[in-house]
Amino acid sequence: TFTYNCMMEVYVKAGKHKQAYELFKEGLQGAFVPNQFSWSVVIRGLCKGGSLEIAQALFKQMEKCGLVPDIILHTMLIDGLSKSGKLVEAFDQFKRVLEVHQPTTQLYTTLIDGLFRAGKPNDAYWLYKSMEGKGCTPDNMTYNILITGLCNADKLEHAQYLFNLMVSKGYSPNVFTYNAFLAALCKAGKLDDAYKYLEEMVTKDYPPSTVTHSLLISGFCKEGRVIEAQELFQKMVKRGCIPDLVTYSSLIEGFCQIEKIDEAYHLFDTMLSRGLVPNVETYNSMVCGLCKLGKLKEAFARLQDIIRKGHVPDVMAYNSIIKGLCKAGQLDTAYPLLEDMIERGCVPDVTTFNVLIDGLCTIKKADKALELLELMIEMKCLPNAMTYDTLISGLCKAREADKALQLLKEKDFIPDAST
RNA sequence: AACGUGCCGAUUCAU
Repeated sequence: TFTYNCMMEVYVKAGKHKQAYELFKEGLQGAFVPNQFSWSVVIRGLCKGGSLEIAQALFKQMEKCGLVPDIILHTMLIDGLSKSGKLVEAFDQFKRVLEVHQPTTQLYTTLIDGLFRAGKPNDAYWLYKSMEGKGCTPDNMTYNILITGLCNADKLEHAQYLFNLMVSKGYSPNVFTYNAFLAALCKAGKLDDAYKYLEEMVTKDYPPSTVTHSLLISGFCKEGRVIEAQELFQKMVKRGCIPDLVTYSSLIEGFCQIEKIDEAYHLFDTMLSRGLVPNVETYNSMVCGLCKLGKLKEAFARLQDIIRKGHVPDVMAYNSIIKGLCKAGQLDTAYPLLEDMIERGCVPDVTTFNVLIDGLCTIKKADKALELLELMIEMKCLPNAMTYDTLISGLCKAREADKALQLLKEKDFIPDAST
């Protein structure tokens, strides 16, 4: 048994959960008698590896053998279940633990995180509210998960409340929590608040990271406050945070937005001279910025740069250019790009089609747009509400309301207010 | 004997 256990543990530590499981099965054919540890190791491996059906089966088998899985193993199974989207089963398991064990803070925290992942922030909050009644005090991790989750769900007020609460209880948010919170503030347009927190981090000696600075720089740029973004950029360098690709991309986007292409290019060069190797996203910022300014030729050149460097431009770069061309009414240039991207192995997405459909509608070729709808369905790209709204509006403008109505009837999509 | 919970920032879409 000990030999088997050791070997399985080695496999699990190396992330080879399948092998551990095979060994386990193989052993059972022979004289191997698994003990508590053996079961735990295999099940842990299977949970981490996402093989939850097997993990669940083994869990039951273990209980049948008269062994009692401890709270940790339960928690691992629950974590695995909720992470693979089996929230109902996770909760079933939760009910079962409660019959056998005293719940722990970690157990609650795991489930809270699972609820956030499943897009149920309200339930997560409710679970947090109920945990203390069961003798489980939320800890640092619980608060960090809650705040991050609430921020991602755009529940800024709740996040703010918990942020203050955790601080008042003597816990300290870590950089990640701060960052998630600041990102949410920026998204809500509360840039100045976010900036205050940044300063607070400095004075409280929770050093802000490159990410912290980048998110604010991006926030400033989006609001057109590029000067402030630049100032912050200089400050971060002084503080010893090294600007990375994202930081540069954000600023580049900012300069494009205020139509300072030269500055944008200059920044791009600086970035290169600092030894940073631009990735597809970096080019995208440039491409996108140029497109928004209507500098389609230049954007095209950057697209060629990407290709020349041996990268495949991603959907976003293509979408930007296609959109730019569509807005300029150059559908005959835009359309072939669809084929071009497919040839290069870049899969068009809903946006690509939406943009093209809109372009075709505005030059009064609603019939062509309808063909494109069929093509996208053929290519297994699922149309969304925006696709149909665009088409319906296009058809109506072309005095083909009957076709629009037909579309409403035939396709199964749920019309919303704008439809 | 091992073992469990979180991780943030940039680029595209109609009315």
